[in-house]
Amino acid sequence: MPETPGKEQPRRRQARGERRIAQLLEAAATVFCATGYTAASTNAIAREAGVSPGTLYQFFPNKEALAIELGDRLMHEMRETYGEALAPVDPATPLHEAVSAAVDRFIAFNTEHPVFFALMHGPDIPGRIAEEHDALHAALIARIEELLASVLPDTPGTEVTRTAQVCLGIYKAGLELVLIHEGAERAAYIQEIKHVLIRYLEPLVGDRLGEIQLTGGDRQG
Amino acid sequence: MPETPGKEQPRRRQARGERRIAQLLEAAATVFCATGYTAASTNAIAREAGVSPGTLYQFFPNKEALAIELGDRLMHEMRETYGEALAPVDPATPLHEAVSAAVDRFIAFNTEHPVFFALMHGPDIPGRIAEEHDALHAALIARIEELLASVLPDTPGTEVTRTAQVCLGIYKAGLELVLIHEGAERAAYIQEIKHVLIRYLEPLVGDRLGEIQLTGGDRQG
Amino acid sequence: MPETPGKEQPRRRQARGERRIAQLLEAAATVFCATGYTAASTNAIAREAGVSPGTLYQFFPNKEALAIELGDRLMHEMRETYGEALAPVDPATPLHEAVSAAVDRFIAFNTEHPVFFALMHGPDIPGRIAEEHDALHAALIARIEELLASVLPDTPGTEVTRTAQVCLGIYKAGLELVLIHEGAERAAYIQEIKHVLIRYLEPLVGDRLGEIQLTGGDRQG
Amino acid sequence: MPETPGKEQPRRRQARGERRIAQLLEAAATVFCATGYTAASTNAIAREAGVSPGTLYQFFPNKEALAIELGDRLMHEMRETYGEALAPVDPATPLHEAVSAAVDRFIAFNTEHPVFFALMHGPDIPGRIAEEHDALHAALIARIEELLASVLPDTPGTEVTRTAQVCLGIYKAGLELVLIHEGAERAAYIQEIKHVLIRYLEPLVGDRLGEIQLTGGDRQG
DNA sequence: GATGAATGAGGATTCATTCAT
DNA sequence: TATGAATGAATCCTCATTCAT
Repeated sequence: MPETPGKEQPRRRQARGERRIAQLLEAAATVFCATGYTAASTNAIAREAGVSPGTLYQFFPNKEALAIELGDRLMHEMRETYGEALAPVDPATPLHEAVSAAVDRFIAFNTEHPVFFALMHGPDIPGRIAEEHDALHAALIARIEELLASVLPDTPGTEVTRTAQVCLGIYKAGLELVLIHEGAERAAYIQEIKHVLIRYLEPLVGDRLGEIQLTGGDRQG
Repeated sequence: MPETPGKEQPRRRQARGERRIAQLLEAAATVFCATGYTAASTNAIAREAGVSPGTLYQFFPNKEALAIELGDRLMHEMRETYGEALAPVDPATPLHEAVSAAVDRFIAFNTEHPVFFALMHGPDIPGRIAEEHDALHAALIARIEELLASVLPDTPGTEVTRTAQVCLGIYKAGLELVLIHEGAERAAYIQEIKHVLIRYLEPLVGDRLGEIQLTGGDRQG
Repeated sequence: MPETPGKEQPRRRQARGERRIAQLLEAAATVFCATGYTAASTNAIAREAGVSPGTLYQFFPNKEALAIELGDRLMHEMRETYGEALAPVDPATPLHEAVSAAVDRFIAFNTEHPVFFALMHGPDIPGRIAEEHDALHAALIARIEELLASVLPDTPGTEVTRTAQVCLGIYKAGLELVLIHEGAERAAYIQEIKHVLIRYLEPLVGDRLGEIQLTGGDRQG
Repeated sequence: MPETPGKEQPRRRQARGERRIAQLLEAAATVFCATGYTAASTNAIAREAGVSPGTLYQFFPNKEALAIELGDRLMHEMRETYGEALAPVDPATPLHEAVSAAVDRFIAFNTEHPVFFALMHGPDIPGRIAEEHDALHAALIARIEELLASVLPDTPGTEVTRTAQVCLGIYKAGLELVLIHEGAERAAYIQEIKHVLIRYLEPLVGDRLGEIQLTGGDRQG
């Protein structure tokens, strides 16, 4: 054991491997963003990571695995960064503040991790990955549902789910617009997302999150 | 019996050609829907059309051309079917009626032509096609801008454009949700799209389209 | 406790090395049996042996070397176990007894060492190994020739060789049948091998090994 | 129609394709013989056939398909050439004549089609092909069983099967020896195969095929 | 025009082997 | 020594596109 007796060097090799994995995932993120999942070639990813194709396959059994691991890590990081922050909402928070804060946080996350968007959107992403990212999607939906349910206790589950889906849809659509703009225009689009969400939710949840609506549902249009 | 030597030979040929082209585009639509643009193979399209790959290339120089022509035709048909119907809006129409009608019409169109959606969404659709479909997108945006401008004469162009982009984004996001559901649930999602749009637009354009808003927009959040 | 600094360090190392080598050869045997030589991967062998690929290459310069060493050891063990037992044949032994004993012994050996068969049979085993195993084959042939020669002193060498080749061929073909059956059926096939060999040899060597044939050769058919 | 007006040119293209297929199968046969199935690369086969890899895949979905089709064609040709000739055996035929004729015919066939042997032997030939060639093997066994059954009416089926397996095993082992020799030596080996088979079968079926044995088999050794 | 064969570069993946630690 | 990461050529196979008929 020629190791400096310290806290944690369980395995030096794994450290290198860990680094490679991160490197490869980063490269994959870059390439997926640039060309989409289907068009991304593993060789291109390896090249981007500065390693040989064989090395990629030492850590990932196939292209899918890269996308899946990428998704998992994103999910994890998202939970780490924003997850807990989102969960508890002071019922006294004004709706627009809550929405604004949530949107800002997600936009920040997505701006830092553009793959997230790329992976979430593939219409030609094959089966297993789609499922995997459905999981990601489902997790987000669940989170939103939770929040909604806490302020809409009398609304049936299907309706809450639907509202959550719509919110996420709005967010994703808005995100696309945000990502293709810069500077002031981007800021303006962020504002718009907030407006859309607030105006959509206000009739349902009231001005303050605490003011629970009585009717709960589709009472307009 | 190769050809009765007469005047209208070219006509006949063109007629046959037109049929072939339609056939091929239909096949392309089917395959694009099933697998997305990138994963769609020209051989698969030819097979789906019941012709040989060589025949496909007699009419389209490459895969892109299929997608582009498909987009053009969809645009054209859309204009034919709904274009003019959309243009003139009676200023007295209640907002929710106008929105409801527009959404219903587009949903109907997209339900009948699912490729539209498929082509509009590809994150891995290469450059030139993306541009082409930006054109499609741009045309839609222009139309919405027109409508908005007619009821928001004092609003600056950039703002109108932004609002139009947001509306289209909301619609596309909603469409995705609509297409993955059936029956009553689908209907419910259609309702939701309408709600979102109406609530988003109401503060801007007023209850009736004629009632021009004074505040002019983004003064909230 | 890296090493007690003493005299027999090399010994110990060698001992460890020997163990490793045995381990690796055993793993190779397993994998060769399971997938054949060509399809066997060195990484799979290393994994089977519970070591890293690098370790494998510390002891064997390449895949071939594994097969060759494996062959050598099998040969050696065969000689150890049955070699001397086979050599001296009491001329008074009835043919069928001699054959029966020999077949039983070989079957036992091959049942215990199925690689033997696997290595001997590869039609896609590349050159050098083939040669190597030709050596193995040749050794067996030599042994059989010896035996035959001792009872067929007047038969020309080529004929003896031919007879030996035929015997070995019969045995190998029979072995294949034996190995794919179990229990009583296997026993029956072993019987059959014996019948074939005895009936084939009887006209050549006589009922008793001592009764030397006069003509020696092809006096039938 | 620049065709010599003849009997049957249903499709010219198919003719070219047919030729290509034959060409590819021939090339596959050559390469399989040279390197065995596993080590044979489709690119090598294509090269041998003088076409590009893509062309190979226009006609065969994968490497397996080549081997399977090859096997089927061999089986077919074998049936065509020798099948019927083998079936009816005059009970008066002396055993050695029947065996001699059969062996000669098979040797001729295998000499002309060495792949047959190559395909029949792979210990590392993957699943589906193995099954396919088991079929080939089974067909041969069935044929031999038929013949044996006609002269051994009182022998139980399992025994007949066993005898057939042994005969085929002997033949295959002998074939190997035959194929690696030339000229007089080859002829001598062919003689040996005949001897082995005749001596093996004589106690079972009698001198003449018609003389059914009473003892019924394995009463020796 | 139509056909289907032909092409060959490119993509995912494997594997014998080497190398830094 | 042992490890496991690294390599890169080679494999099977696909597909947009072209060509002879």
